[in-house]
Amino acid sequence: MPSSNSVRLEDIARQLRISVATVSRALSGDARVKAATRELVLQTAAQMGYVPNSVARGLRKGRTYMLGVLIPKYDDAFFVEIVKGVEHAARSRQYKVLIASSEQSYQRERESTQMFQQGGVDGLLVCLCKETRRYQHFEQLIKRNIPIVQFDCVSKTLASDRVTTDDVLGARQAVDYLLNSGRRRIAYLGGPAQLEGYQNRLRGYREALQAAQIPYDEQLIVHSDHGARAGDMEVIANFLKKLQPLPDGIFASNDLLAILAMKSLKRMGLKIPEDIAIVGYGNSPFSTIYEPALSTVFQPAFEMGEQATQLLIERIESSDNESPLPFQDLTLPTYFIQREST
Amino acid sequence: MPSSNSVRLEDIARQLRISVATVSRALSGDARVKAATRELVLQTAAQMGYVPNSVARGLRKGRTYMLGVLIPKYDDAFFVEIVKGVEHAARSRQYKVLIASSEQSYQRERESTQMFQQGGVDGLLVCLCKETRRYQHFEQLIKRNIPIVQFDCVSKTLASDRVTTDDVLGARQAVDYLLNSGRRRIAYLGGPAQLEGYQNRLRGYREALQAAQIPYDEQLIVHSDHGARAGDMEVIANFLKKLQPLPDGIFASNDLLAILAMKSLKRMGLKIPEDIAIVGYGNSPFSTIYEPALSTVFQPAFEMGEQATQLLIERIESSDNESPLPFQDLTLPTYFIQREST
DNA sequence: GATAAAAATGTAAACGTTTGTATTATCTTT
DNA sequence: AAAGATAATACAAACGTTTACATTTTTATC
Repeated sequence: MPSSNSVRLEDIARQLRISVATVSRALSGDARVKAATRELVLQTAAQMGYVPNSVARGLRKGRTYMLGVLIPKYDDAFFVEIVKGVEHAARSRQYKVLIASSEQSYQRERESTQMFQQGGVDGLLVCLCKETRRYQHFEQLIKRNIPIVQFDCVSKTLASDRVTTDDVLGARQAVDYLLNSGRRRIAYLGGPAQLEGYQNRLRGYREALQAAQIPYDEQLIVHSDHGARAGDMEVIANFLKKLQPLPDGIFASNDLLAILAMKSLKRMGLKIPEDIAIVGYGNSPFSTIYEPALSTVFQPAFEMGEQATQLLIERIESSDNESPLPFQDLTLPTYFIQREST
Repeated sequence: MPSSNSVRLEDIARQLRISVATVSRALSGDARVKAATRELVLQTAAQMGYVPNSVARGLRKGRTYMLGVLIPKYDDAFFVEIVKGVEHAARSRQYKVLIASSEQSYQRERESTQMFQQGGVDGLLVCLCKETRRYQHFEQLIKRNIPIVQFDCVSKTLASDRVTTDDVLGARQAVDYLLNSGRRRIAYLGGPAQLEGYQNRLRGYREALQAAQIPYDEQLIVHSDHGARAGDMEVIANFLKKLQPLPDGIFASNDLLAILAMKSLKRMGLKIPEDIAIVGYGNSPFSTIYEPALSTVFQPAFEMGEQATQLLIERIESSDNESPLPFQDLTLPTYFIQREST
């Protein structure tokens, strides 16, 4: 039994002895209603504590003013920052945001997408989880006219806008800095290699070396799959112990790896940055906590969330138009942050 | 113009030459529809790719199966963990979650509450922001039969369930540990003193001392308002420098303060834990990153989110009942985590 | 002051479900 | 095979808006 204990248009209408339609129009600022009536309606509505029922409106208009955002995980300041950006942009355009995390599971990604669809979102912001190889669950939304904007971890095969950060550039900035400060033997600590972002970071690393005419050396490369932290620590420690001669610089593809490397180096009795300089990636909160504070590459996560949301809203609101906008592919620049580790 | 490009009950009904009502009942597992028909409907629905329109259902049933969650900020692993718990519990009961952050602003708290209300949530989970002193925006929801569950930072004057962690206990666990390891002169680093949680931590500190028959010494107490990190650092450093004789233990009311203290102590050339043992509060991700790893008090944030959500859903689903459930006031236990700093 | 034009308001249908009640089909029982 | 009981289905209203279209009121023009 629907509990209609709140004020409806009808209540206002009855109170003022006018029709529901006029009340509705007054409230939505329709020019066809007399200024005096509008005032009266606005006043009465406020006084009676009217709050529009957006479920009803949603049904009628085919719009819910809700956006879904699907991230791979919550325990990562990067994604949290993105969500902040999303909420910020959504709020300023009067959209609400539904949230879910796939926890890096394809299965849950599908479930959540389904949930968003039946929850009636007007559009979806999504960062693919690393297991994802098939995209029908997203294509289904698109077919139903629910636009998608991908961010960070994206697929080129989906008909959607995309917003990413320039990981090649970011890595170049990091490695260039090391090179400019005189380092020549620079190791690379890689994260999950199947992720495109990490591939790009490696690419940036190679490009930087190439530009400085330093040959690429396989021995200086290691990948850690970033499962348990203890596992990563072991991989890194082993890698560093075996490396002869030691590098004079390290570029880690994320801040956590950088910190694990610093921990290893400290235990080996090495000084940072004197003996070995180190740069991380992502500007995670960890980077300022650890000692020495980690130099790193800033990724504009908040801005990414904002821009993606803006694109999405534009696409939603232009969907009545016959001529569809072409898909955009935004790449946001990164920048280097110098701290104590270099 | 509502875009009805998706399959509706009517489409299935027409296809099978039966009525919409029967389709609806078949789908919802009503016993009154013949097994054969139900099968047929289920099959056709799946095949046509039917996805129920929950906006329409929401309008009819007066239920949206959406929960709102309002936190004071995103940049805090504690709240993120709570959101994870909320999503987990919500998902298992088929609820969706709308999210917003007040960013510690009373104004934004009100706006978000309003947004949730007009977004049609069935209930609201809320952690009060530290500015909040008046509660009419919440009372308004309650009056409209939208139940609220408060967590962490709560007001006793609101008619709602509450879930908190036992901060007095947590502080006692921390200080007891220091006392049991032979420390006698224990300093207290306080956070924002207006927050009840912090008052309770101080209380726990005092109770622990009292139980050990150690007099409470005002000189060992400092509060930092936790604005900018640099500001906190200065307050703490000054406090420690002036303190004569130095304490042999420190209990910090949150992990960040603990780490700032450790940084200060290291600069003063002191050894942790040999010279001074230190315990933080909250088990933030920082606590395992810093060296030495910080002993701390674990707060069951995920569980808090889960429990609060469960309470909320129960209240929502029992709201048809004439006899209202009494409000619950859950307090979850904390526990001490021993690491390198003690 | 009659008429046309413009402005303001009203009527009713629609959005896609769910559900109380009415109707029809099927089965029992005699 | 007629009656009643029961099972299965259909009809139609309702949820609170928005909006196309119809109607009434006001204003302007002669």
